[in-house]
Amino acid sequence: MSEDDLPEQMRVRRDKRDRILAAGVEPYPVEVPRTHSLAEVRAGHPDLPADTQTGEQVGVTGRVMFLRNTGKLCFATLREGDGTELQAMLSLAKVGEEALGAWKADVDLGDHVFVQGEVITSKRGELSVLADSWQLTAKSLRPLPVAHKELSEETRVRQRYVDLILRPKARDVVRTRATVLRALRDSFHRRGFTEVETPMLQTLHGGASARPFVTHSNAFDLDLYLRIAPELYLKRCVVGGIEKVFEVNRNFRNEGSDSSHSPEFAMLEYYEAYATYDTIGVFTRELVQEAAEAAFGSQVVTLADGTEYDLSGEWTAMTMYGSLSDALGEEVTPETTVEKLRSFAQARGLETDPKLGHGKLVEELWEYLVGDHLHAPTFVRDFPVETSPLTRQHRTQDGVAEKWDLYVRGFELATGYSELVDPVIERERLTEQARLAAKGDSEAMRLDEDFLRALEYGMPPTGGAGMGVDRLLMALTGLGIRETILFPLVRPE
RNA sequence: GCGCCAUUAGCUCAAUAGGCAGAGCAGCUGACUCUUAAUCAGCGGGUUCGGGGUUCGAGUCCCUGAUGGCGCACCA
Repeated sequence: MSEDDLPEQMRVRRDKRDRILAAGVEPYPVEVPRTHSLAEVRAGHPDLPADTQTGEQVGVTGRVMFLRNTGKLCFATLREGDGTELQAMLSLAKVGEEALGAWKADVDLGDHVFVQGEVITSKRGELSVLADSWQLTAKSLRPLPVAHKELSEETRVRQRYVDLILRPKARDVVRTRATVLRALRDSFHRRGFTEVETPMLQTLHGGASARPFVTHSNAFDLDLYLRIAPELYLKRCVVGGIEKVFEVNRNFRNEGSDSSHSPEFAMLEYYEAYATYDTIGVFTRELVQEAAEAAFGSQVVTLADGTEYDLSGEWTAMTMYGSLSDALGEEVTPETTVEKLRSFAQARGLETDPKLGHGKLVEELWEYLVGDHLHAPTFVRDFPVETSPLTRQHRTQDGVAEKWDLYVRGFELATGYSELVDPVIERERLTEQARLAAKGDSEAMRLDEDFLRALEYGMPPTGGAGMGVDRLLMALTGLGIRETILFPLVRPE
């Protein structure tokens, strides 16, 4: 876009910049004599009566969010990073005709300014800095969108910086996310866990079933995958004696994205030797509760729609077969035939793929009849072994795996296992997976021989779990996944 | 990937049945020494998402492409 084609308001602002420069004034000074943050000024002067002069001189900075220019007395609302606002006042009497004229001519909404003067309250009682002098700290060349209307979803995501400028709540989400991540790490460290970073570029993708992103290493002349899960490396750590280990980092899955799926998403996985899916479940509950506590000071959180969500106390637990049987009013067990399951589905109006086997049918029925209606935090335990190939067989029940899923407000927040550590069984299961993958998918999973070699050295009994960090944020705030991710992937404009 | 809906000024949105493209905020000019989304008067600002078609005439109807939202599929 050439200069001439710019929208009027951008041309005007560029002209102002030129004019300021021509007058020998720097529109982007390297430094200003700032003495206080806006928050410090506010904290230093709570509850002043109207029309007070404190005698205190300060130099403050902020972005101009509102302007109210009258003839000889101008008002501006400044905002700083944490959302604190403070009023600046410029009077003809204090700054003189030239400085006041320059203020009115040069300052637009969105500009960063520095104001030096006395802390006062206005006649209406608004805490203000009454300027002796002012200075531009950064000229904004683009008009700020209207502050009183919601920015469109698309602009908020594409130009997150504008969203952050306009909506203090958007900044709160960023800070809440940071607080939650810190709380998670604190929770692990208190319990003696070690944080590791395992490869995101992998020669084989494994640890989950998902389509990977493919990339290429020039140096090795080798196709590589962006990891879909850190699982297999974290288990290698446990084999090696890092017996309490966790990792928080990005996973990448080349699949559809919607309000709860993003192509890159933050994943937390943790493994503990001598833990089981029972104990790792308790720990998972504590992780979530401690994060809620850290971020909001309570285990009862207030969601974006204003409703409260209670994460405190023990959480409901149910078995998949038990709860499905209850919902159907018919006994369903790992022995229930595919035909029988199919007839249940049909009777309830659920269409199912005729290719589905027992395990998948049970899970689909369960999701349809039970999962979709879960609101309170709920552990669903003991999955069909057939659909949980990398999980240990239940210690007393045939056909069932020691696996749980944690559902929060109807979406899956975390999943936990008593890990399968028998290298012979693991090899059989992985071989079968690779065979299925090769048959069905263009992205056939190959056998991770190195992982199996590691297991063959002996992995202690281990409990493990994974939690979507973005989803944890969703659970705690009620926001969609694209709100919890600062810069979600969008198509180029 | 499939279906439905949307895209108009810097931003948020209108525009009757196909008949001169508008409003609020923002911007510009002027007035105003206590404003709080300040107020008042005046002015400017448009490739109506791109391309093609129908028509005397298209923001509006048809075809096509792009982007976004929602639903479905896949998945956590």
